[in-house]
Amino acid sequence: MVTIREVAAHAGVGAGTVSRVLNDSGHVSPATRARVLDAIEALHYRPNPLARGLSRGRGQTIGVIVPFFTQASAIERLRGVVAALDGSPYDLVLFDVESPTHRAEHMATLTRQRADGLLVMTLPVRADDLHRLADTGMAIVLVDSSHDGFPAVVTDDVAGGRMAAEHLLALGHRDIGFIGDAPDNPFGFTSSAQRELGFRQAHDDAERVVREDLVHHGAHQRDVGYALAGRMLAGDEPPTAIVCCSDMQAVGAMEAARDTGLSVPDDVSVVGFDDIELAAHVGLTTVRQPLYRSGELGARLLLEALGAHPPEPGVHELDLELVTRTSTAPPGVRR
Amino acid sequence: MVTIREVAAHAGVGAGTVSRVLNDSGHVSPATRARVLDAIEALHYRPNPLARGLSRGRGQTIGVIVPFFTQASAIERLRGVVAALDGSPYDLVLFDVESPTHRAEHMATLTRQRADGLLVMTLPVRADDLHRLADTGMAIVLVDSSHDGFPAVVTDDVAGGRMAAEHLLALGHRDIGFIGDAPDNPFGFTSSAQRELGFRQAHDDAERVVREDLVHHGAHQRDVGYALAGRMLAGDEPPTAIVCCSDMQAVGAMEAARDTGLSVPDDVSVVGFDDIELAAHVGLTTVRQPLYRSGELGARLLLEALGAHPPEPGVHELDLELVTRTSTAPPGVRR
DNA sequence: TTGAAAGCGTTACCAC
DNA sequence: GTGGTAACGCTTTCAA
Repeated sequence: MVTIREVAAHAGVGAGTVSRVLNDSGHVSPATRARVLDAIEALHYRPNPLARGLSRGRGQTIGVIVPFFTQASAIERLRGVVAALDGSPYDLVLFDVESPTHRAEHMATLTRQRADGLLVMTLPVRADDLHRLADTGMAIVLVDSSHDGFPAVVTDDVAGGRMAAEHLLALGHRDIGFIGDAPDNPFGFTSSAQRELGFRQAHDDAERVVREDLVHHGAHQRDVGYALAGRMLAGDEPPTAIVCCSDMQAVGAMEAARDTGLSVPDDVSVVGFDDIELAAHVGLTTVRQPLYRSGELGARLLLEALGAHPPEPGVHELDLELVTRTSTAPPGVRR
Repeated sequence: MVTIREVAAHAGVGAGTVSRVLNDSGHVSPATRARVLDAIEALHYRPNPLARGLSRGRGQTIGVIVPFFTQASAIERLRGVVAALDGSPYDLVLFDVESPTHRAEHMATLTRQRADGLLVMTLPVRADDLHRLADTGMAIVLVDSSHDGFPAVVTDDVAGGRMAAEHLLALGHRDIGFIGDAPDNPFGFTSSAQRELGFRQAHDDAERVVREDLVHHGAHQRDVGYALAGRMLAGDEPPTAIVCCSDMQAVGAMEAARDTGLSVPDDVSVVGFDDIELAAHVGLTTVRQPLYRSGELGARLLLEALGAHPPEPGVHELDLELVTRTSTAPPGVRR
């Protein structure tokens, strides 16, 4: 590999001068600058990012920690991140987290030198981990979670849960099922609990009682939605509508309905959460989360924090929006 | 930040000894080893990967270069990569390529120190770039493209094109449209051309003539499929079936059919390519590509090449498979 | 404007 | 087994 010293020798200058040219640090005469540039070209010189990083104390990388890279919603957020980072001088390193152990490992080995900035997606992270990292000078932005003192991009999940329930209540539904994350899930995700809260508030406001026997919990996967919805629909007093905390669960619920011989939305309405691409294709009414934009904004905030500008510790709230499609309708007259 | 020297001082040993403990290089007495470990724990020491990388000449990172991170098929491949890399000591850095310029930039700045290994997905890369990189000792694996002397994971696109066409010909279709990549697309993708070749071979074998007026080219996007299929279907002698080179194009084609007042598959059959998740949901008959597995295998091969084992330059071919769903049927009797 | 040299934190080699 | 000490390739003072 060709080093800066060889370039310097070739150009008849010192290594420092080459460095100055490389980094546009100024104070280099046009003539020498040209000679150096020629030498770089002639020798096909490429700076060694490791050496540069060691010397400067930063490696020009941004870490993105994503839970469940396998899930469509995670991908959608990441798309926004990739788009925002395009053209920036930072490399994107991906940390996938599929289990709490995973998360702990990453947090343990993460250091300032491993990443100049960190984008934490969705995952609740321990406050001491966050502060330890921040204290070493790492820039941190939270997306879809929040912590005092850290810039964050969030949505109002309570409002989201409300939207879903209000839509169904307004249509005339009274027996509404709910499928969300377990409140004591191993990662400590809270958004689902928030949505459930909103779901309950909407009932209260409408002076309706939540059918507690129709409130179930499980992971954000299709088979989970299928199983839980299937059980509800097979019960004695089945719901006329079901709210799910993810589109994948909702798609599973729709399949369960069909497999039970019920039609959507005639016999049972289904509402999802996220608005992933699939939702439009299956006509799912859902609470749209600005997934792409949250990733994009998070990355932009991180770049800002990494820049000379003062880091903005503000919490940026993005709006949720109910998208009405064909999976919801007034309760059927048949029953 | 706490350095190896401070740990050494704390433990009352030399820096070299700490390093040996860190890397399990042996030749350290259990007693000193314990003292060092204690010091590490007490000081919360974490090795600086930049320094380590500079010293060792490798940064423990794998670069993945992915065209169109925005496309479902790219994501699916990446999922396999992430899964295969999980648990390995390598960090995954993502290079998204959305344009030939992008590609050139990445190839220009890529060096051995930027990534120990490189996984090139789908993208045709210039031979000299490949060799330059390989010459510096970078391990390289190609997924969905190939080059002499490089390990690669491929599929038989000609066979894939054949499958699609044979399926439709066997159903009795005679006027079959084809939508693929432009042969002179800016990236130099060739898989679509291969599929077209297979499509033609199937016609030849069945002693059928390809309806050249129904062969069109465009990008792998839904709107492209929509536009091209719409044009075909509005023509004087519309096709009774259409083969698309991606599922997104196929979904667009299905939409075009519906918007033209045609039903799928009664009036027109549609075949896609890839079998992304969406395909199952819309009942699309498609040629399944082992996307996930190709990424996974590619990553595994790369890890192998990075290990002590001899790098396997073999080409690994993964099988394509026709998945029959409800978007194809014999040509309608109505016409 | 420029060159020389001192780090940056590790690893790895060489004596002891 | 262990400590000392060159590298690794770059940036950044500090003089000149």
